Amino acid sequence: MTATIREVARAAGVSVATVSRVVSGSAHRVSDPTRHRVLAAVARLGYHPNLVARGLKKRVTGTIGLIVPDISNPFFPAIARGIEDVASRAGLAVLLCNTYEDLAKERTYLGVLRKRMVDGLIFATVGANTGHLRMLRRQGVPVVLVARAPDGVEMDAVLVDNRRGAREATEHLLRLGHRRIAFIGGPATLPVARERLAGYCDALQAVGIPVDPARIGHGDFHADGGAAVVAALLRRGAAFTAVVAANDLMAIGAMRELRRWGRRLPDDVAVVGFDDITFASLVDPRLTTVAQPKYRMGCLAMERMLELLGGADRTPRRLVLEPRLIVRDSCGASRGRAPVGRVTAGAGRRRHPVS
Amino acid sequence: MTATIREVARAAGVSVATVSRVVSGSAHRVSDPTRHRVLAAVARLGYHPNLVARGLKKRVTGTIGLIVPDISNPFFPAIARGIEDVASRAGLAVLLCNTYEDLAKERTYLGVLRKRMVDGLIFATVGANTGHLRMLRRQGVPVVLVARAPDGVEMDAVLVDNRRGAREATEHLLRLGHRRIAFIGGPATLPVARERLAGYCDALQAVGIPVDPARIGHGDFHADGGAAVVAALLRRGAAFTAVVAANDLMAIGAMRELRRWGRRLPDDVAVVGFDDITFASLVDPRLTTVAQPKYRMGCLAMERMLELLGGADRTPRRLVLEPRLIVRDSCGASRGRAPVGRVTAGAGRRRHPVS
DNA sequence: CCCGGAATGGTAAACGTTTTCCATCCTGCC
DNA sequence: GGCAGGATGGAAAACGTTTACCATTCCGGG
Repeated sequence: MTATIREVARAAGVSVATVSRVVSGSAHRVSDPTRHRVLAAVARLGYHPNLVARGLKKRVTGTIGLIVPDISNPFFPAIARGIEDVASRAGLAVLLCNTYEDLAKERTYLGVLRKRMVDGLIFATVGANTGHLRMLRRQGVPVVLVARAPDGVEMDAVLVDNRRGAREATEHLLRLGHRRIAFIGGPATLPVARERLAGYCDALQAVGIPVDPARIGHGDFHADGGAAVVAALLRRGAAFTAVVAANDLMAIGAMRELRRWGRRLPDDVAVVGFDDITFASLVDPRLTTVAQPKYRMGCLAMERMLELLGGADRTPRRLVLEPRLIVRDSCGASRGRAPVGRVTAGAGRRRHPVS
Repeated sequence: MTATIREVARAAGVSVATVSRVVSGSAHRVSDPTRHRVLAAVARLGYHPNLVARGLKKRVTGTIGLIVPDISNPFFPAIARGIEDVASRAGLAVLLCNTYEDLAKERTYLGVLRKRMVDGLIFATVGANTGHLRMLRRQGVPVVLVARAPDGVEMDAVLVDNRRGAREATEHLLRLGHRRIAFIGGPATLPVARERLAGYCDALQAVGIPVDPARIGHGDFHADGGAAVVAALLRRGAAFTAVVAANDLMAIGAMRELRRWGRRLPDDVAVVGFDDITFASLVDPRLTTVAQPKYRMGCLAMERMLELLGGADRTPRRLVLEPRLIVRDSCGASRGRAPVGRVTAGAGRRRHPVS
């Protein structure tokens, strides 16, 4: 069907070695006349090197595996896009794998990716379980983690300072005078969820407000989960004038549920999210949230992968980016009605508490 | 690093041919005793066949290329997920390619995918340009189009009846008494956009309402584009009490912009979208929209691909699914305030027109 | 005139499979 | 006992590259 290097060699009247040398641009020099003859033959026959043959010989396939929990959660496509953009610029292809947060599926994928001889793996996922990660490292497969990294494991990673992000979100609420702030967390097993919870606690404790377990719920990072947590909180009579959610999806679900219970946003309850997905600015009221530089994180992760593949120093580097609080309307802050400035415990306005 | 078939053969005391026969389960029978010896050796050495070597030999790589305009547009991940799910169940891997709707990039990807010997291509994109598609067909590469298909080209495709969907959306509005209905279309070059526009026109003309070009704008399928179209419409004084948008993203952008202009939703203006992305039910008011079975479309496309790869009849089959109108709150219909039933031109209520 | 070495390009052995032949060994039948 | 023919499994040739070696040519210097 498509021309092989052999046919090009014959057409150009040279050996296959020479053709290989000119098309793969190896260090070996070939004279200008022959180079041009080869190039002419290549053009004439429409030759394209077969990448799988090349991969077999060079033991480098130019593919990397991307493992995400669920590509239809808008947080991950943004990262995937960054990864894909720099990968394709570098001539690499990316294999997409959806695990649905299922460890068994993740392991299965690891197997098929290894069989496919991917050059490296980017995990935009991973729970607390690190067994297979360690194994990969031992096997020498380049791995970079993005957006999520398990607790005490020394691996390359591109992250955001989750704790600080959640702290800033909470501080924003405190600055606006809120004192009873609820927290909608993620799955308690996920490190990323724990860090955000910790940030929330930090902020509260810094101003002397005790953290009240009755105001904390755990969701699943989906909108419905956020709604469910709010419903549970309200049903059991928790009192709060604001809520920080561990991600935007849950924040949006929470907003919907709060509305269903007759709460006005942001007047009765302020809410802030985490991630800054596209829809954060599209819901009403526009969601105040902690932005992660998702696209950039994807780019950085892939760039680090490129370094690793290029034979760079393999000692793990952990890149932690700063999150950025984006103030929109869901806390009422951007309308300039609320007092701005440092607050101390006990000060600040009292809103009519929810329930 | 990892064991090869040769080492397994040695360990089991058989030839590589035999090992190949047992691990790849070819038609050739091998006796139970030897099979077990081989299997034992495989287990002992942790052998996994190298898929790139296999691909080179069999000329089948077990990968398919997925080409989407932009994975961060939530419509496509839903499709991708369907594709990926059935692909992985069939042992195939999918290579993700983002074209940003750029034909040059699309062509580049086609090249690299061919070099990588993908077994088939799924396009969740494609404008009016069909040159490269025809070429692929001539080359015998299995191709299936999903969600978008150019006008007069005979290729496998999984689609939705866009025209009918848009017609039903418009009819819904007509039934609610709207007479001045604006349309936010997609890029005029995209077949899918033209079909939806046609459906809108159909509905209007069926009740004798002339379509008014002054109420039609063209966006880019993004939220900001939808907002821009609304702004343009309002600025030039177009009068309408409802708008149908060619996709949800634009509908959501339109809602935001309408609100900025002081219009209440759905009381002053009703809006209906197209696609039913997750966020359609998360915005406020919840968006009435024409649902596409996105995940299912992805599955069907991949299943068709599997048939094609299995050597099924290659005469193109065009699967067109029925869209489904999902009535939520953005038209005010679900609150039961509007008269329901057949309407005729000129009848129906008059709302205070926009501008 | 000879020789060392740089420049160029060819030969052939991989890379890890699959698969086509073939060889061998049974088994049962005449 | 010879033999047809089915089972079984081995040898080796691909698949399309890359690359380590090696051969040739050419040049300048002694």
